[in-house]
Amino acid sequence: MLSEGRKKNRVTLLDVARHASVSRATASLVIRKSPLVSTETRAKVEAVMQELGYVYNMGAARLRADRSLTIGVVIPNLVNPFFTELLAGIDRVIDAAGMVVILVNSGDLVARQETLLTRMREHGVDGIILCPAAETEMSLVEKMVEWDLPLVQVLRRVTDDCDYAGVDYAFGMRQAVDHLAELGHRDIAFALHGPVHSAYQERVDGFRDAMQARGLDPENVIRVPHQIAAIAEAAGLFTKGSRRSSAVVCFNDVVALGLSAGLYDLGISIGRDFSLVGFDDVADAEAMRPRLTSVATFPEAIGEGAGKLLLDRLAQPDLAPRKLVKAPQLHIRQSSAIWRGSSLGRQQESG
Amino acid sequence: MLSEGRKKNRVTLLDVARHASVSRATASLVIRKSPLVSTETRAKVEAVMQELGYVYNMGAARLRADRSLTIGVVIPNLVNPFFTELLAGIDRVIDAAGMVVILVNSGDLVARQETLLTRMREHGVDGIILCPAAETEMSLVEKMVEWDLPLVQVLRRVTDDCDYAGVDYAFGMRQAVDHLAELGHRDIAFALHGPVHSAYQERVDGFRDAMQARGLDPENVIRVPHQIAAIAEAAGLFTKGSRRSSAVVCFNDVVALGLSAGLYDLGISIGRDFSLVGFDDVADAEAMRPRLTSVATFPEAIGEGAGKLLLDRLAQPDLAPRKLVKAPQLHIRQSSAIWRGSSLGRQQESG
DNA sequence: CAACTGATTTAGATCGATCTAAATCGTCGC
DNA sequence: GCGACGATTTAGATCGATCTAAATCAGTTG
Repeated sequence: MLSEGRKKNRVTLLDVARHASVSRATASLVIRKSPLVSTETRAKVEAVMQELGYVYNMGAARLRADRSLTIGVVIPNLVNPFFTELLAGIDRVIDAAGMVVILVNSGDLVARQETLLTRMREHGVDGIILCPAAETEMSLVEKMVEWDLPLVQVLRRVTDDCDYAGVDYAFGMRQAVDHLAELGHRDIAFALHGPVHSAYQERVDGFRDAMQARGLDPENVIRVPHQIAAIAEAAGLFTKGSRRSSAVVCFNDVVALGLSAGLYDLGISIGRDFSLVGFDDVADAEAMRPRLTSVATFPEAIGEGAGKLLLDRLAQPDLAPRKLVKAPQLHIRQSSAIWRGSSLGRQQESG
Repeated sequence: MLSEGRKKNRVTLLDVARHASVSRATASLVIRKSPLVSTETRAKVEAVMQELGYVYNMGAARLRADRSLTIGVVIPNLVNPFFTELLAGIDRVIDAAGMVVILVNSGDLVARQETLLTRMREHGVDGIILCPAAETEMSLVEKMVEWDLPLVQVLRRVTDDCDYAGVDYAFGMRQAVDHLAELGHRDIAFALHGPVHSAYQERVDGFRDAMQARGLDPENVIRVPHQIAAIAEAAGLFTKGSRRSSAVVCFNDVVALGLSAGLYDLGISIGRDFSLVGFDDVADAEAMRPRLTSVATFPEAIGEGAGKLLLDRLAQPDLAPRKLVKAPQLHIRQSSAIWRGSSLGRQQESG
């Protein structure tokens, strides 16, 4: 059997200690780079470790020391590029701290999320970075705090009693609306989709407040489907009927990409007949043609922030809960343009 | 201290056993759903576990039983949507088996990859799914086999002595070239980029063979930059100069997206003046306008395949190495069209 | 030279489960 | 009523590191 072979010839700290004629305890100190051991012993032990091909056994260490150098990351969706960039940021920070990431995907389902959190706990992760699934109860987070499991909320939050790294969505929305308003647009719609969670609500509220502040209709909010192909088909919602708009602010870049495709199919020229502003500014935004004006939310930086919050908390568990709210930044590109009369309207009326 | 509190009030199997008036061993059997325990004892122990809020300690179990229900996944790049979809597939299968994924990012650097593999080994993963960084030596994989660490190569391979889940790139290239040739194109270029690895080589060879089989020039292979914005700027390579092409097969959809943007900037109409075929068919391909013809490689299915290979090997370590090579499939959309004389050429000449 | 440093080193208990080998129990056949 | 047998249950060793508290050692000091 392989596993037997593996077990038999595994080199343990005891083997190392014996070969180096020191005690297990000393060998352990060497591994942990304790300053207590003398330079010669250290060298001797290290040489033996090299020679025997010793492999550190985290599992044993974890059991005794009650830390695993492991953190859990729970995100609702792997394939959205936004979350991927977030993950890359988290990974960078956690990796640099010598820890590893256990990644799970909740699919935005609370039941599943609960199972996964239990599993992480059983695996003994030192902490968790969680983007709570939509409709997550506050009690869940409170339960985890009760477990003494360090937790950082990212992008979405269900309680203030716990660290949070996210985005100032309201400010982002204001920038988007102000930009379009300054270009002369008055019929501005908000296209959104997806499950309802704090980030959703903050964007909607942000849009409404910004519109209101400009004296524009804050209720021009329209739901579009989830699948990108279906979003494209829904583009007509904004160009036909009584509620015709000349510009749309999108919930995120996925919506923007879908609408962009749909408007293309309708023969409408974005950046001329119609203005489009995305949200998040994922890499695709600059690759689109016409290039997409979008509110950058810097997911990778948010991920790094979340990672740092967690590391800080591991170092000092009694810190008061902190918030890291990043200011987004509007990137103006080709998809938004000066309002030039209702060319779109005329086109429609003549048809 | 929190950690002390945590340690103190942690309920262990021994606590459960005592409360249920059984031995630690019996309680352990209950957890593992052994058929050896009687129905009543099982019910009693489970009730107590519930009541005390017992949490299973994987760490302790792992130490004794020498398995961790954990697997390592090493991929070269998190932000490429292709790898994300792959990861989603792996995650689904591994998760369904009750195991979790430890994810790390090699950045396509061999040195970093080596560090990460060591780290995974220290963490005691039960197996590894590896997409080898470019220029990975065969000896690395052999070393891991020597460690008795079950390994599956995915998408790229450096040895045949080890499981592999990947794509029949040659077949994909043949479909792309045949498609364009049948539309009447003769000046077909291959646009590629990125580090050299088995998947790279197989695509290049596949393109050349397919061109040769059609009696077309197999050497029309052109390198483009890595960044998508830079790819766009390089689009002129295909439309100007002596080596003007009427169609391009792209190394992957990222290149296709970049070239699409660049051709747009040059005022060239894709699907009319010029044909473009992508590779991989990530979700973006169908969202592009004009819709991108692309060779689907089904990354999510490949991920699932890799996961299954690994699970099988964990179950039967002595299985002979297996290969799972998925046939790609051309999805014809708007970006490729019948060759209609050199309208592009004429346009250029008149300029 | 005994007592007292500070710097190293160490024996042995410990973390919380699993595994082995043996004990216990009820029942059945003779 | 005794040994046997299948079904349950269990005591105790074990995995491989870390932690505690104490031992050892080389210099100093009074």
